[in-house]
Amino acid sequence: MNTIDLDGSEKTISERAYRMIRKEIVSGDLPPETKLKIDMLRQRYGLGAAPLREALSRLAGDRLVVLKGQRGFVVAPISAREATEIGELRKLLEVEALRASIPAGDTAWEERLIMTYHRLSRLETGENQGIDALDDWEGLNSAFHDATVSACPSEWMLRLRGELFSQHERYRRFSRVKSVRERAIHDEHEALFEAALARDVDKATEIIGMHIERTTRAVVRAFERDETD
Amino acid sequence: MNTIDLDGSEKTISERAYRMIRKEIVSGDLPPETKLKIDMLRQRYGLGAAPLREALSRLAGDRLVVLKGQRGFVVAPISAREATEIGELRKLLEVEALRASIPAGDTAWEERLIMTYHRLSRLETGENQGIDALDDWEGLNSAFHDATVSACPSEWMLRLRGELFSQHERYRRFSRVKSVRERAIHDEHEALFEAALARDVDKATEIIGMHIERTTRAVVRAFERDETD
DNA sequence: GTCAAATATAAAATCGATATTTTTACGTCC
DNA sequence: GGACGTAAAAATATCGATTTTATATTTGAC
Repeated sequence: MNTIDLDGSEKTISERAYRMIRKEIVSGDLPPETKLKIDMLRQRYGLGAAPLREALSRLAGDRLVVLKGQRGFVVAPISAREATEIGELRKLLEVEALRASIPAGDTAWEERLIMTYHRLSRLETGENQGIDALDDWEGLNSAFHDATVSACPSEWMLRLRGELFSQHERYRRFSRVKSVRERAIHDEHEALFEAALARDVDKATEIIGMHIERTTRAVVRAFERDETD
Repeated sequence: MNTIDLDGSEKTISERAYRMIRKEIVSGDLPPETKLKIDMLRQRYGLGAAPLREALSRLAGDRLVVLKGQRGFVVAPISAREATEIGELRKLLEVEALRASIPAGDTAWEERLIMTYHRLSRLETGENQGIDALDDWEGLNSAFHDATVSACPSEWMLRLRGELFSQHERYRRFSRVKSVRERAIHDEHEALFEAALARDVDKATEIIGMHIERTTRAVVRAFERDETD
């Protein structure tokens, strides 16, 4: 996920550019295969070329943009195939991260879990589930899942898991735009929350595995629907 | 691993800088925590600042250098703790990659496996196992392990596995410099080769798992020896 | 003698301009 | 009419210089 020493965060223009562009790619504001012309970005963000190129280089490392030598930067394309690969890998890593996190969770972890679940729950059981709430939902969803694995002691595990989570989020957003919510996501979140809090590792890992598999299938289905249009 | 569209490879100065610096970091020529001052690099490689900063940004994405805002780039530090994390993750991913690769391997995969094993074997059973052969050995070792998993259909799996392999290689090199070879690596390679060729998935994954665990333990031991000095 | 503020130095980050390369548009030839 | 090659335009990659920021050093006061 290309994190940076926290002291230096937001201090440099390059860093700001990285965050802004990253957000727009993950959220879908910059759709797949958009050409990222330097001049266009200069105008859009009011920055020089150097920090932009640095930001794009880092995003290439995150696999959110593709760099083809001498032909500039492009927002990474998406495909059903990649959706499957990313989903499988995320499942593999998140299950492991959760398995390590639950037994290691202390009081702070529990409180964080409760807090983030409550916020997510309020939105999911509330009324305004329209498209306009999508940004909010993604934020709360991400915070909740982050919380579940946050006690995992392996920084590397969390970093790779986070990278895949972002990728998966991009795909989720893409598919959600064109498909109505189909499954009872909230029930899954509730079950995961209960199992984690009860320190039931086997149950929690089973739930998260299914949860991710279902998400992946939903994304792939969205692609298939797309192709038959 | 921050790969790039092959057509564009080596075409741009930034790309060359990336490869050169990467190699020197993984090989240990640029030791952990070396400050990577731009002026110094400019002189060393004869390049301008822009492509160097781009290359370093990409390496930061690979976690081979660390960027602390406003305070420049540093070769990523190493620690026993990280060695363990990287080892565990590599095991997790490589076992899965191998499990997917072996059943999918076609004739070309078999031939590649045989070829790379033969080359590695020749070096490992030969006489000149001195330090001078370390570069050769790492190259052949890497090629052999790559071959075993090369039929895995998931690009993402192979990419992440490759990234962890590089990290692990850096640690291996670090520990090898100060420690004599202690275990019968060749026997493990032979057993892995035989199992893979016989399409015995369970056996092969068990062997590679142990292989990686042992390597990790050897690296961690090297750190402990270091601390008691 | 020590600490703190001010200054000097070195390095990083960024900008503006230039050189290369790719893409596009056009005209010519078959 | 289409294909090929060439010229113009656009965009990328790179350089050299400037600005900003961090670090080291000096100076002065207590």
